[in-house]
Amino acid sequence: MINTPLPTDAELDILQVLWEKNPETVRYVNELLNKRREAEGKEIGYTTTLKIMQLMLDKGLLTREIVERSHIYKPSVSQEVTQTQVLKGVVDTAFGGSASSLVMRALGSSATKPEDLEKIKALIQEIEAQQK
Amino acid sequence: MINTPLPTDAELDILQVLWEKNPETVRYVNELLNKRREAEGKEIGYTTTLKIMQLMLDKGLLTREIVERSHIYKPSVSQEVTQTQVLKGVVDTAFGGSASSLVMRALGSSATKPEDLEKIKALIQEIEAQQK
DNA sequence: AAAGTGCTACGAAAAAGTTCGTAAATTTAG
DNA sequence: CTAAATTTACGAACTTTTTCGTAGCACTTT
Repeated sequence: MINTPLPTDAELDILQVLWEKNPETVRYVNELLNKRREAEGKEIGYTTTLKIMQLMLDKGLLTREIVERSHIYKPSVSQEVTQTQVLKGVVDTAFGGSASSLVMRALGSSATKPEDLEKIKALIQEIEAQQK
Repeated sequence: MINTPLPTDAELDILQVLWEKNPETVRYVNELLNKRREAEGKEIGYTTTLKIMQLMLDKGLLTREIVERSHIYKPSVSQEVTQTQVLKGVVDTAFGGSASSLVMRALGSSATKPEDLEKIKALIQEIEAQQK
């Protein structure tokens, strides 16, 4: 288990695609990325996405295999672990180390849908049950 | 009300000190910053902190006044607004836009104290009351 | 007044992240 | 089989962020 670094922003964009879609080619990732940001601005070149994915390979964030002469990449870090690491960073840099104040800010400033509130409540109940 | 940019990491470190301590000098901020990271590594030079605070002044993140020949800085952005902006960024780059999945991840992966859970539950109740 | 202290201003380098052009290799199409 | 298209590798430029050295100013000490 190699210690992978925290992904940068561009890397997270790519990871999000791969977590959702499973193993994919650079071309596919690049197209999806561009589709998603279509609205707000300029395109990301194919070679840019390629380069970042190659760097991620070097860092151990992705693995790849060759299928039919083209490279198929997949994440080697899980969404759970990565999101947890990212959150830890944010809690430190912007919330003085307090995860609960992050939670409260997130709840307070976004219109959370009723069904999501239910899920969150359920999770809290679970945690409380465990703490007893 | 000028549109201030999102603070960088080093800028957030400084803002956290100023939100907590109110108007302070560069020297004080620098010393506190170094005390806080004492454990893990190397010191930040005084001129580094000074430079970043000057840049923050340019960007409109801080204001200052001169008292007894030295400069006293204070934040011109609120903790609430800034934390909300930072969260929005993280929700986008790491949580596919879903604030509730961020909340659940944060709750699930940190040992939240019982009293914090109570506060969070109370907040949820408030939100639910408003939604009705 | 010279030396020392404690500031601020400024410029520039270092570090980190992002972007892309170009070339080489490999396929596919005509 | 040659030309066009697709893909990967690589290097370099650019951008953003962080870091600090050096110089200068105001006041204090000797």
